[in-house]
Amino acid sequence: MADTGTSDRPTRPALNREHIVAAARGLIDKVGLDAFTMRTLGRELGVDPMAVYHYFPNKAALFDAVVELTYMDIELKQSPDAPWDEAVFTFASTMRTSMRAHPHVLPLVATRPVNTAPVGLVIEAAAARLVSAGAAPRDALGIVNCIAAFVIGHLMADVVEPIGGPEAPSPGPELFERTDMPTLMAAIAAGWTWDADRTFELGLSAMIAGFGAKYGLADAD
Amino acid sequence: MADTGTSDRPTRPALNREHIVAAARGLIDKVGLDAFTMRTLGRELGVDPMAVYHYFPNKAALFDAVVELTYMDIELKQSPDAPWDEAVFTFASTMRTSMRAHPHVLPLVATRPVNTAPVGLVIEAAAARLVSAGAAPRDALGIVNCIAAFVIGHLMADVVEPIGGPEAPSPGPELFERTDMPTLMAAIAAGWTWDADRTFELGLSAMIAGFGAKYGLADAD
DNA sequence: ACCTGAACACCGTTCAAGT
DNA sequence: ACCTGAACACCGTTCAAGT
Repeated sequence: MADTGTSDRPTRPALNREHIVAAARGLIDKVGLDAFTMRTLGRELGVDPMAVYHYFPNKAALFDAVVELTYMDIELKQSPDAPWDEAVFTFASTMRTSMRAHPHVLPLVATRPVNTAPVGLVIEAAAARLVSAGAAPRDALGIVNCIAAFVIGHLMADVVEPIGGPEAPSPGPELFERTDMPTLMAAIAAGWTWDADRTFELGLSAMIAGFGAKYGLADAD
Repeated sequence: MADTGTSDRPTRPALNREHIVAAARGLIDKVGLDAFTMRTLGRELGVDPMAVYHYFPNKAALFDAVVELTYMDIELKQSPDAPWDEAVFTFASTMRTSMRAHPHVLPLVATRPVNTAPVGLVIEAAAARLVSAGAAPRDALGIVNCIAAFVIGHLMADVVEPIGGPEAPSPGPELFERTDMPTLMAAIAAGWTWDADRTFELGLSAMIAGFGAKYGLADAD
């Protein structure tokens, strides 16, 4: 029993930043952003709510850490033999998948610019691939920024839970049965229905193709 | 002095939805989303905070109205002789300008999908122009959706005030002086600096060009 | 150092009441 | 109908205190 200092199983694992951030995101996933509270987080951790303030100065800083964690989820492995446009397409899809796994976190991602290494590495990975296809670094950064904006903007329209509780009455087709919206009416009459995945892929490939043409991007053979 | 019923100048104008929504957005513009409160709104209106609940069931419904108001700001006039791609470009720029005038409202716009006539009319205007360039209604709606997603996503990265207060430490170039971010380093070394307007126009025109090529869009002569 | 608990200055919203 | 005001069940955060 020569236990040296670090006791083996405390009934609750000792608190630390990593553990708190993971619990915070899990709780946000479970109850939503509005019901997430320093107090409910404390309860979840089995600890006094104030204990968290020893690791984060305030709720905003904790939010930043949650956003950062979500950026770290993005898989940056590249298949190095894929052509540049396919590689960039995959990058954006991967980013979307990671973010989509935490819908309630999305408003934070869209809203809290984090200027930390994990985000930098995500941008770097995509930009580097564009440079290797012939883009100037500054152009590559602009392109990546636009693609990320599209990913996030599209996700917001797709999955986000409104800030400050719901309250949106259902879309209701009656709204669109108006003579001043002929295009909407025509599309609905033709059986049109919203397909987020498909729309995302269309917009993404349009943007990539447009950039490719504009900057004359191509892989060396 | 035969004043019939409607007295001419009440010391405070009678409350009504329009007036409340305008005051709410003005207050959000002035103090930000976090400091905006049913109580501060009451003070701004010179009225008991609870008076607003006679016109809106809750804060969320009021937020929806603010978002709707901001969509109504978008100028939908078209110059009918402009080519389709220029018209769509102008549409997106106009949308961006209207939204950018109310930075603190943006998280609400991005986050609260409103399915009301004003938003429908905005979508309709852009979609109709695409149909007249040869797009099928369903494709036109997909395109407009993607463009709107880009507009909002780009604005979020551009001007938004983080939800739940600031706390982001400054970007700091020291972050980017790392060997694992060569592209970022190279761009900074080459004097690269973030230009939101320019990046927006690049992304937008890339996307429009890509869609034009994909769907073979062109105006009839 | 790490965590607790009381306290402060707020919230959104309900409800009964006033006019 | 329109507006008031007290009250309820919460917040985030400060601060002094415990170990």
